[in-house]
Amino acid sequence: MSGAEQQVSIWMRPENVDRSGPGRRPGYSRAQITRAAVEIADREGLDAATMRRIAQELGTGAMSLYRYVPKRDDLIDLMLDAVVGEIELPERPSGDWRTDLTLLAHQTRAVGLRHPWQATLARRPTLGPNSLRVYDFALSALDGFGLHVDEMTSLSGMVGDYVASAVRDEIGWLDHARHTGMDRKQWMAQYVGPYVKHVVESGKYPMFNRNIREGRLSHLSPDARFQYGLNHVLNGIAAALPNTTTR
Amino acid sequence: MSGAEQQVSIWMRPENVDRSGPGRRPGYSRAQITRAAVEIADREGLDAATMRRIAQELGTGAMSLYRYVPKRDDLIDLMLDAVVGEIELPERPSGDWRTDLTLLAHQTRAVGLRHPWQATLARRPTLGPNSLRVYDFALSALDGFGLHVDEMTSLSGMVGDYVASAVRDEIGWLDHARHTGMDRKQWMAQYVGPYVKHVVESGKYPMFNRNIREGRLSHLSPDARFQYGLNHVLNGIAAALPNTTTR
DNA sequence: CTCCAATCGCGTACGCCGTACTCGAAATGG
DNA sequence: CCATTTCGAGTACGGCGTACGCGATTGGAG
Repeated sequence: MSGAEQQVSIWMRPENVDRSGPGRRPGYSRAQITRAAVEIADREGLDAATMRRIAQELGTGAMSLYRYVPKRDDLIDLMLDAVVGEIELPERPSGDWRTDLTLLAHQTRAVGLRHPWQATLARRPTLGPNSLRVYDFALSALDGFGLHVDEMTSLSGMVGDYVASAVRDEIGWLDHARHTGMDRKQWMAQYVGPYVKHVVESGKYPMFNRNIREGRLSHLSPDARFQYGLNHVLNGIAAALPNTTTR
Repeated sequence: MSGAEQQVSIWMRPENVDRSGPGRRPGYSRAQITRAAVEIADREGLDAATMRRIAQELGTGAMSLYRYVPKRDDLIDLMLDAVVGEIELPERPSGDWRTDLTLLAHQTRAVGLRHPWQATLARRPTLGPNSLRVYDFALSALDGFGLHVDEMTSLSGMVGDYVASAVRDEIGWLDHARHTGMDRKQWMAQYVGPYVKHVVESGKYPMFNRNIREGRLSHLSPDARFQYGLNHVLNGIAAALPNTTTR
């Protein structure tokens, strides 16, 4: 009786743009709504991109949006794929897998930092057209080594996992800064600082202490820190490829 | 005037249990509230663990909880660290890094699947006592190879990133199943199936097509699939360690 | 023993949210 | 011109996090 409310993915529900037949013409579009939502989320966070707020930005009422998007969750899928669409990649990989995956990683990071809200989402891969394009690029970069497609998926996944978590870390600071008005220095001093001090003095976590004392990573620029971790991941991939050396 | 509402991390705000001095004795505790919240989230999802619902479970009013927890966000931090506390690890690593990291990965996965809601969260690392314990174990496992602490952080991070994303994938299905009542088969057939078919027939994404046709990963059991990817990650780490072979 | 000050339990209330329902306005084809 | 279809959007509902305030409870000082 109850159960599955929605039948198919948003990508299978075409909007009725340029439709023929009777009825009033639509005054908006999915792309327009998605764009407005992304802009609000960029500026004020995903929570601020409410249906009312998006509608207001477009000069209309909240319920009008539901002529274009079934649910807010679907709108978020659209936002995610739109953002993935900003990742600039050549049509086909260059042939040097390390260059290709490095490019992909940096592009993905740049887009992630430009749209901080996307890092706070953890959902199943969106499977929109743009996500598929990126997926295909990543796997193509590892093609030609005689690997099984499952191996390529697994290896390229390591890059994706790393980038996602690295960006999430970087975002963490920005995101919290907006909510509390603290910048990173204040945060360290006020919010976790006292606890870190407490923990260090307790001596219960030796490796954590070593990291606080000897760790250089946090002194690097974000870019350098990102590249540092990425190199480790790429070295790991190199180890799985035939006829290559780690450096 | 306005600005930073909250001064310090939840871990520096001790609850007034066993406090001395005047005033009524507290009737509940953070641990009790956290436990109730985790149980609700396990059964019905994080969204169901509202302040009202948790209070109801404890037989009290919603606002009473705020005597123990400043904000719902802080409660979520407590929930996360409580859950990380379920990861069972020996006091110290065994000395075989691969065994240790494999154990950690499987333990983390098991806990993650037991508390599916935690995978849907993407936030800065919690830095609670239990999270620190796990962090210390992971780094200790890689100690003794002469690596810099930054390298150990980076390498063990690869395992953490992989596990997090693998668990998130597995959870994705369970989570969606609860919301829509579809199991994985129905989902594939109804929700994305038509779109996948459409995409495959378009021929625009050759690697995606190869994955659909040749991919064996999705036919493996979840356990085997997890181990498959984990091996790749561990091989990658092995490549960075001196005096070891990949297999 | 009394009474004050601190603390707890919790009811009420406010301003948000997503979205179901509804209906008039607009656009077309016959 | 009119029946039919679609769009725009106002109203309303139930639920959320949580600010506020007040009576009940408790320990310590006099």
